Amino acid sequence: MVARTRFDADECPVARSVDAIGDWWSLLIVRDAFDGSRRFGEFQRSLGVAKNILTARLRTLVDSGVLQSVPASDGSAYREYVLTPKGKALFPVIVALRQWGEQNFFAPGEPHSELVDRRQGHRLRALEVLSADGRRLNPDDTTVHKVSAQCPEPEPDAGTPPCR
Amino acid sequence: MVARTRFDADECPVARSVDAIGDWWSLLIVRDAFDGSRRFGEFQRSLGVAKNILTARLRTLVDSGVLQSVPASDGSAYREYVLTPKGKALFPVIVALRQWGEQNFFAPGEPHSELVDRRQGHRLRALEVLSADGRRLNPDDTTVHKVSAQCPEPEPDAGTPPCR
DNA sequence: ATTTTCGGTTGCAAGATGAAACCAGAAATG
DNA sequence: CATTTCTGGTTTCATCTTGCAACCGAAAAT
Repeated sequence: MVARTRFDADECPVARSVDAIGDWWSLLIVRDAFDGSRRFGEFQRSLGVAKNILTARLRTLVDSGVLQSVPASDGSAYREYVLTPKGKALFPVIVALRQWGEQNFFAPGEPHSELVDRRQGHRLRALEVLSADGRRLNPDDTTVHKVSAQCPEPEPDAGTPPCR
Repeated sequence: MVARTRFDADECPVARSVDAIGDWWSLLIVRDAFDGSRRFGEFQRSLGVAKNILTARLRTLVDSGVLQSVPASDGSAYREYVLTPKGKALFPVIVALRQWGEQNFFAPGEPHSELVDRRQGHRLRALEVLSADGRRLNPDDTTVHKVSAQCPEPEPDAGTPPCR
């Protein structure tokens, strides 16, 4: 067996996310979906991706609950692919990638697409990683804990011993 | 020519970011780097990736300026891979992926690793996409503008006509 | 009725991936 | 100092994935 390594059972949430959307096309499909693309042909033309690849990616995105296949909004017999709530929750991921790209891969003044606040037309504020009490955190200010078999809602009268 | 499609000349910053780190392993290598991994063997054991693949990924990450190869910190003759400022700027991306994974791929109470504030041990605040003036933005509140050949610093007396 | 568009599927060539074997230099051990 | 072990790779090969182009049926347009 030499199949692609999967991370969908990894204990790290980053790994599971990467497993779901961490290939070359999926994130760009999601980006286009945020940008208003809905139809197979729209994605295909926008991305320049081969149709068989697009077919496969759309299928996995639907299977993993990021996209949903719905009847076309214009009354035609075709179907459209729209973001589910789970897919829309990827917004910060896309914005983070966009801001990183803007800051690191473009020469000053080089043309690029930009995400702006629809109401005021201004660029967005840079994402900030914050602590629970609102302090801005750098990578060094954080650590990874292992949370093992947690009790989500402690039941007062339950006979089971409390976690930790 | 059937080589892998590249996005490094795309006008969309998301595409360029994906081109740099959008494969299965690169993001996980970066995650481990945030988590303190530095040595080849550390990454290899932590990720379970084949060594040839790891070699290739580390090389491209170094080439793209995300990682830097430095002499080992313990005085040995080996080298270590550490995040550059550009690599550290991926922190919001990793955090966004982590939060998305936590919220969408784990059953309540299922064990997982968690990123916490080192000072207080609390979980981080969920990332928020904000407008310039601090309003929280949903995907629908934003649009993509094309910024074409912008003038970064308008020179008052320049003969060139102003942008737009 | 015919043509065009849409949304795919199929087949093939080439590139990327994964596993395992191999290897040189550094470090540890005796 | 000699030997062994560890580290950080490279090489090889089988398999999987990707990209391209050809093809195709149903829907839409003409």
